[in-house]
Amino acid sequence: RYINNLLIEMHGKCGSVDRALEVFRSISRPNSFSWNILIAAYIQNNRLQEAERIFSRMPCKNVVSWNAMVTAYAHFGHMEQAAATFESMPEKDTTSYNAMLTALVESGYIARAEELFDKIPDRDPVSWSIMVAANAQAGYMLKALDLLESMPGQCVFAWNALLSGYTNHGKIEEAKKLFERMPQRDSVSWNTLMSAYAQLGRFHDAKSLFDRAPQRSLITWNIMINACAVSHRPHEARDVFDRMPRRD
RNA sequence: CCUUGUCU
Repeated sequence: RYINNLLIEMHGKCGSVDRALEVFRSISRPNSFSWNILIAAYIQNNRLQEAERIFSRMPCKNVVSWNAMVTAYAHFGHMEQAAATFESMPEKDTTSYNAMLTALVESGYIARAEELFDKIPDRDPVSWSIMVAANAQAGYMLKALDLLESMPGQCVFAWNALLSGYTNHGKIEEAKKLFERMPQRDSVSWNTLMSAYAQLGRFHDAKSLFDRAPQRSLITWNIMINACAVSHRPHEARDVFDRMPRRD
């Protein structure tokens, strides 16, 4: 029953693995989703050892279970364990490769990530975005741009990754130019540039983007409030706060 | 109904 699976997930996200486990045990025949959600619950609550134990006891592991463990090892800083798990996978899909790419990038192994990227049988837009983001974060802007241009199709995530590469390296004017010539923009694009202005104390630039943004997420509002705080405008911060919709 | 990428 998938209602029970949702319950396991909910308890996991609320930080109560014990309740999640309780629900899991109450299911007469847990399917692979139930197992995977339970493992994810332990991982999200920083209980890697127990997640590992459940994984090893799982009767029919599927590719999602393996992918989750690769990602978990990476997030806990166990890169070599992630690599070993990845190597021993009975089958890999593109998400497996993408998870391993991210693991390598998180640990700073950009060259190894690049090697793996070249071996992916079916690269998807996520694979490309990971590589664009990796290079942009490392400050290899030309390489990132080159990847972006050789990527088939367009992907706003990849463009946003390049944009934040510029802002994170203090290249605000480059960022602005890129923003203006991006083939598509979403609220993350607007947020990225707005946040950069805010952090530089350029309140009016941030405000003008905020006013022109086609859609505002909760993050957009928070960035604007932060822009007010940084430039010592408590009253404007309060005004922005009061204008926030109840939920988005 | 579960796993991978960009903004806080």
